[in-house]
Amino acid sequence: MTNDYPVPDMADVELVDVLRAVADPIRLRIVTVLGDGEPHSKSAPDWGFDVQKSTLAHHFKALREAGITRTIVEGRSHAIQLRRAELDARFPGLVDALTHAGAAAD
Amino acid sequence: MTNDYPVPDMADVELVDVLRAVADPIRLRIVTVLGDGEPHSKSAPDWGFDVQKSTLAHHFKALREAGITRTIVEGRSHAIQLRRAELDARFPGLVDALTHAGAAAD
DNA sequence: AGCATAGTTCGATCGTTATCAAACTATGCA
DNA sequence: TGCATAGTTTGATAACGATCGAACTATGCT
Repeated sequence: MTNDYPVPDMADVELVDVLRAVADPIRLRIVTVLGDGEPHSKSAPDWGFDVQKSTLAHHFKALREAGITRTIVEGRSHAIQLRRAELDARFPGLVDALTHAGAAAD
Repeated sequence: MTNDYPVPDMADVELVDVLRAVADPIRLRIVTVLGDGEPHSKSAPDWGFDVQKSTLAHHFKALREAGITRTIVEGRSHAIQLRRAELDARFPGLVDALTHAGAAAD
């Protein structure tokens, strides 16, 4: 019941696909917020972007399919979280560079 | 006569624009090659991509306008070079993350 | 001057994608 | 069971961007 929302195997994730995913203002801000490593609710109002919730859902999906995030389902509420350790192993330094060099490895 | 091809002030360069520029297979490979810091000829055959030279010129322009590269004109031949020091100062670790990742997935 | 070479720019095409609104699914609650 | 809530999916639209070929610009060479 938990863990629908499949993520790609990190070994299959290509750098250019990760870059395409974060090369969007909204998705880059999402990743920046996720830089703390914690799960964050997908609740649209919480994010405060000026887009509809369907658009936000589209961005969350893009990040997950690019291998950047995972989705955590708990009841009716979904949270999104960076796949930090895996990303750091596959693309050293990338997440740090994107999130403006905030420390906190895994 | 020399040094047309204007580049943006690095202070005005936004991360998301840099990411959009490198979020393309050809441009990412160009940046990887430019990672040595040296100027490289724009000569299409030298690069060996399977695109026309007009397409390659489009990619060079995209990189320059994103603030990633500069163009060096000498006679009839043009060279392209990473703005490495400026990029490293503005986006610490980014160029390293982009250029070191290719080694794993070849 | 005339011609070749190196690279750019232009105009068109075509695929991709960000966006919205509406319909849908799944869960929790009374 | 019925209803509200949280989020997703679908279908449509519109803008963007990668690509090509052809025309153009600038430089060097004879």
